[in-house]
Amino acid sequence: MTAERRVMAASATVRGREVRGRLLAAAAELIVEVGWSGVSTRMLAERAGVAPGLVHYHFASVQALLSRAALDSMHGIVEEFRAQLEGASTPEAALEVILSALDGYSGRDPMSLLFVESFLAATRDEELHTALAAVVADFRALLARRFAQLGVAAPDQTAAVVAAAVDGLVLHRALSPGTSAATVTPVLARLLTPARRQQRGNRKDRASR
Amino acid sequence: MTAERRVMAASATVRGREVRGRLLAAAAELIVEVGWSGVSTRMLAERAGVAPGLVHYHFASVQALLSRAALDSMHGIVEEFRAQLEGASTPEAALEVILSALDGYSGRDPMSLLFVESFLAATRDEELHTALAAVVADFRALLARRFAQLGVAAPDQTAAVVAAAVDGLVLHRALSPGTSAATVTPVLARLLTPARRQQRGNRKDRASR
DNA sequence: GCTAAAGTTGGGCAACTGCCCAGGGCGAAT
DNA sequence: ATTCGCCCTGGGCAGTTGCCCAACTTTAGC
Repeated sequence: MTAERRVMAASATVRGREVRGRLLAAAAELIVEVGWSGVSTRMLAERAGVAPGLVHYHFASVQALLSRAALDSMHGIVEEFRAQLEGASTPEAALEVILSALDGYSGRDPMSLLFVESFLAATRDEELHTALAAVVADFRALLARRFAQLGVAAPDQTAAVVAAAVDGLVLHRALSPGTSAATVTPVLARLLTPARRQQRGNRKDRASR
Repeated sequence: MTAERRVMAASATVRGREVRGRLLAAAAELIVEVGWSGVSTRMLAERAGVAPGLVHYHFASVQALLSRAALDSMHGIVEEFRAQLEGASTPEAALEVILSALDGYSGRDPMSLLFVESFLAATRDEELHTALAAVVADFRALLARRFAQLGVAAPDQTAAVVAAAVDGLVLHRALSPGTSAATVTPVLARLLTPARRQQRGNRKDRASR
């Protein structure tokens, strides 16, 4: 069995899996450093410390490797965020989780750049596009569900608002040079809090960070 | 005088200016079609209908041509927007201008893609980065000034809010596949209207700076 | 031990890249 | 009519790209 192409072979050997992992890690780093389309076969091999030929042994193409690396990274941070958000038991705590997460993604933060690079690459790659859309949809559903549980707002409304806000703030933080978290924080707080005011006259203001 | 490099020579001849213009137009198109770093010398020449050598005769480098094209395009739409916004005499009319402008930038709209491509390219090009930042700052100042005139909110507060919102909504529209204007419009409206309620309702909010 | 599969190597290929440049044409001033 | 810049041409250069592949080593099953 020639296995036609080792497109997504899950690596039967320990060493094989290790090399695969090193290539994926190298890909994530390089996307941030030189941009999605600036990553080359030789670069990846050198960064991962393996022979150039291995790139196309473990992955069908450079594009496939980059897509895989981007999706893995995003899936990772969504999972991490999910854990944090589930630990928050009040609307204030949940808002705090979001805000501190945004603090983590500062200025030209690697993760922000990886996000934007990937989304832009997805513009010309239908397969990556749908895969990415799934991750994002998952993230938004997670947010909407949690906010509904906490009684902040109706699920669909919250989802739409939060989706636009988070997308926007990630871009804003990633691309605007001198923008501090302080600029962006009150905007998000404003988006999320009004719904509570409707429930009852709540004067409680968020403490400044 | 060898003129060292014809870096930004303003083309003395009619034909010269025409070729320059065609190259700039081709650049703007190609950035959207194949991505910033996917544009090549030959592509540009073919699209503009001129000999390949002309690209480096009129511009110092391909990068310089792309930067110039992107900045010109952005400057153009900012000017157009400025004219529309100055025609709006009430806060509602101004909001309407913004919302209808966003309607124009739908889904995978060329202009949205050009924006994001350029911002991302600016991440690795300091010169482009500062030039772009200037255009964006100009745009934000324009918005803030106009809203202050219309009595919507204090200038600095409006600037921060609108900046984040517009950045965000452009990305949101550009990258989210099925997003309609209807999803995004109420969010922006919500960001812009509360300030008016503040003036009349006089609910003292803590300034966030 | 032996065999077959999985993994690895580094060179090779055609296609492309940005930029250069010797040379030619053309309009305007002299 | 000659000269002088500007404009234009198309090929050439050295370098890089993605992907392939024949030969090699390592690993797993028996």
